[in-house]
Amino acid sequence: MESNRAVKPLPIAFAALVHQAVRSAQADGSLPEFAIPELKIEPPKRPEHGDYASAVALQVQKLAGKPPMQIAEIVRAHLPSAPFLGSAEIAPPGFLNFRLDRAWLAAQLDHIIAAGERVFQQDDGAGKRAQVEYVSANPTGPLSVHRIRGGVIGDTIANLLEALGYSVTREYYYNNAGQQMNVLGASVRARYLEMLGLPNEFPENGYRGQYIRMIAATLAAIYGDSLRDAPVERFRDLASESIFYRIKNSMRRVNIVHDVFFLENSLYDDGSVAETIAALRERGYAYEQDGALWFRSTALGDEKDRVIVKRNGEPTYRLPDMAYHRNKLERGFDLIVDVFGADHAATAPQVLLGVKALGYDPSCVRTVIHQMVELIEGGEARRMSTRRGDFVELDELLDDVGADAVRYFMLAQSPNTAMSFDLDLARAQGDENPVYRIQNAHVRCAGILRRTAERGMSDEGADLSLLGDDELAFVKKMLETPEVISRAVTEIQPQAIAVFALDLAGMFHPIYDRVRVISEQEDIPAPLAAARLRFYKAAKVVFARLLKLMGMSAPETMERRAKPEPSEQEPSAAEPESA
RNA sequence: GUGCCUGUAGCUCAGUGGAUAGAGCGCUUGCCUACGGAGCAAGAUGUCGGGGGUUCGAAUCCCUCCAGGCACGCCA
Repeated sequence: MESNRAVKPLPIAFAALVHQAVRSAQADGSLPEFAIPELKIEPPKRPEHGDYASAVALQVQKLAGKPPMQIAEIVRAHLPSAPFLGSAEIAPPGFLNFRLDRAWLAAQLDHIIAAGERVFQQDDGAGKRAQVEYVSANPTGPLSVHRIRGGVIGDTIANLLEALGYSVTREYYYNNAGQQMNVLGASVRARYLEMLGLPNEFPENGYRGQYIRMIAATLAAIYGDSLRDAPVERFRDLASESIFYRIKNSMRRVNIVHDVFFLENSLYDDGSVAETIAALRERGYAYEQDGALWFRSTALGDEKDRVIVKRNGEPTYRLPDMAYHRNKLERGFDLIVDVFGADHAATAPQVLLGVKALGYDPSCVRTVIHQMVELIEGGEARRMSTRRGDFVELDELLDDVGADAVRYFMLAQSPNTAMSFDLDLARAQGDENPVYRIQNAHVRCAGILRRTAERGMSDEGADLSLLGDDELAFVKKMLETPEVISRAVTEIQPQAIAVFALDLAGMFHPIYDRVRVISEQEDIPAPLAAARLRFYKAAKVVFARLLKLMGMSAPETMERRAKPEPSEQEPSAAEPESA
């Protein structure tokens, strides 16, 4: 079926045409022989420069030894025909500007509608398996806003990979071993004993957040004082279970659902950690010094060697991390994406050196480092430390601005950009949110479909040649989706999809305002109404797809979020009790 | 001090070596008893941090300086 074919980005199709034209010009001697460079074809900024443009003549002017304008003319004369190619013009200083064929463009609406929720599905990744690891927060406290940025980035990359045809495993590395978990257990035990009025000692580096007291209170409610002599490990397990449950809930609220929770424990249980040590030793990458075991990472270019087993016999985080990455590579993924925050940026290369030392090729691993999320509240930056218990929880933010807004804002900025998330602004955002601009485009399409259905109108027999320039320009823009998706993945710049969706919505709203399907004041002939209806049907499909890729909802109707009425009413009972 | 990231409109930020640098918000002015107005139209706003270089062409690549963030643990 034509409509089910995988969509190739148009720049690739145009590049093939230009490549072919240059080759045939070389074959008949119009151009000298030279290696054709990589051809970059993209939509120009200005509409008068066509729909797609190539600077090939400028690129090869030295190789060809002719003036660019002349080269452009030669290339144009040798262009093969293609169904999508309308016209090609040359423009100084040597650009080749293409226009898409109008009939072809209009016909794409049918392909879009036929493809439905799989619209713009590509096949680059067909038959390939990808693994994306993200969030991977220790279950020592509620999910922070910073962590969820990585979560949104990772989850969106996973969505985009699926759109490229990959089979994707979404994974969370669950760090349930190690010293931090014991500190958590000790912190909860201390609060529990305190609550029972028993003597206790709060650990020096303990977790001081309010949630620790809440867990302790829950334990006291369930178990009474029967845990008074229970070991730290018992508290550790109960606490991490409770926290992890909560983390999962928070993630679900922003549509993050993992396929695999990989337990750090299991690497000890199945001997992977021990094997990793043995393999490193055997290969000469491990040595003992000062009572600790060191990884000779300098042999692979690191600036200094790293401890992998501490003097007290406990492994550092690096060792299980290496074992985990070895495990990932063993599973035979074609692509592995690790999403880390900037605070963990330095360790990623070390882990990759580790797997290299173990004899694996980590070239299929892509590491995404996202910069910090700085929270600003009351004009002041808030530090986020789980240990001090001074952070803003994801749940709190979700209650304020909603899941869709959190997804969008976390996505809309490049991972490389340190994000200032002004909490007051986010809370006040409400109606002015760009999120609504995008969702409203979908809602408006849905509204048209609803209204026309009520009137028994249909798009049957639509004559798509009746569509105007604005609608066709919008179709052209929609057709950029595949290239946006593939670029967002290959360059690991998932914000491209968010920016694109906002652009598309910006193009949509004026059209909606002018190009009507139903009107009481204007007589719209049935064939024209049918063509327009089909246009909006297709637009709805594309907006739904984009929203889904971003992990956002695609509402059929807009419901105004309940706006808090700050004045008039008393602060109310929501005020927390001082403990 | 070293490494990584960043510096673009009043604010938050996009920007793929190409043509006259963009969006949202905010601001100004005007529309709107029409498919849910959370809308539409028009407008103002820029030493792309500074300086050198490469190139036919640089916000984009290289060097350097300035400013900010993160990391430099036998924490994770």
